[in-house]
Amino acid sequence: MVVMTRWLNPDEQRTWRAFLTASRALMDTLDRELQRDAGMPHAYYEILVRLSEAPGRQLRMSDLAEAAGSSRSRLSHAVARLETAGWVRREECPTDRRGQVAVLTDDGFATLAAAAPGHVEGVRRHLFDALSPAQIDQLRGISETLAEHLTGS
Amino acid sequence: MVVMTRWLNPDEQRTWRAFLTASRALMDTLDRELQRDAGMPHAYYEILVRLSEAPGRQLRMSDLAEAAGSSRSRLSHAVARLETAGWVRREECPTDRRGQVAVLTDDGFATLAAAAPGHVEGVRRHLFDALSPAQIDQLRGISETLAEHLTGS
DNA sequence: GCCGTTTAGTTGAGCCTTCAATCATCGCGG
DNA sequence: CCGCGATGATTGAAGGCTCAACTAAACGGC
Repeated sequence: MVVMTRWLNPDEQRTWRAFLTASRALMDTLDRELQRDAGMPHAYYEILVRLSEAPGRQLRMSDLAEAAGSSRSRLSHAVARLETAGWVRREECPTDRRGQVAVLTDDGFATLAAAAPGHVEGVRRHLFDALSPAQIDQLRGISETLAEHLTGS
Repeated sequence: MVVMTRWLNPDEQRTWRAFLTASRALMDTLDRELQRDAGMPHAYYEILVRLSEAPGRQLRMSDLAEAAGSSRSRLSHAVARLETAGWVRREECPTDRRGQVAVLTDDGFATLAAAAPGHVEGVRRHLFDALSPAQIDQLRGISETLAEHLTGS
């Protein structure tokens, strides 16, 4: 069966390319800043954030992967690295012998607290400062729609 | 001098997290599809696209890096890989002895042509199909604003 | 024409991510 | 209570990205 490709029209094309350029530039910039100022990539920062917000500053590996939008494998490697940095500690899960719990150490929390202001400032400068209040609203709507669309299917 | 951190308010927080989730999920999905169907990551696909659109299907390395939103180093590595795949060829630049010109081969063009329909379909399914016409307009506005803000500074 | 600076591009080391394979444990149907 | 598919997590190899260092050629002033 032959399926005709639904090509992008010029408007969609323009939208897609602008989105690619913008999101890549934004992420690259924030990643570079975080690496420079806090010595960790954005993905690792997010792991620490999620842990810091969890009750007891700890989460099961799977839940942490889900929360941080990471694959299990990636999280395993990442936590291994964070552990050698002394920012996270692994513990056995009391209710499931297969499970592991990642715990944010005091050192990790302190590192996060030190990195947060600079990073937030970066997000503000590179993202929010450029957009009007209306655009920020729109971006939230679009992002939430998309997030549901993508993680739902 | 002490600078107060301009923390994100709850709305901004929500926007930022949704954006992170959505853009990461979108890119991960498209990257995985492209890797599976065409044997290359999205960054490489984009290099081929830019080359295919250039006059003579060729571009100076620097211009290609700029067009593809890539660092010079990344592009060097990428083109090296694309060259061993037989999709791109390097030539001396006639007007600047320091320069190199990346040329899309027929093989590369054919590979791109084979990959494009599937990829475009993915972009449509994962992005445009989820958004209303109004949202698509908004996304273009936001992305273009952002792209200028980020690449201008 | 010469020297210092800028620009073009490459390279290698180190780190991060992905993929597939693996291992252990859990929980359910019979 | 046993077997087996599903689940939780890790591992290693392969490949991509970043950073800093480096080479070579062009440019600009004098």
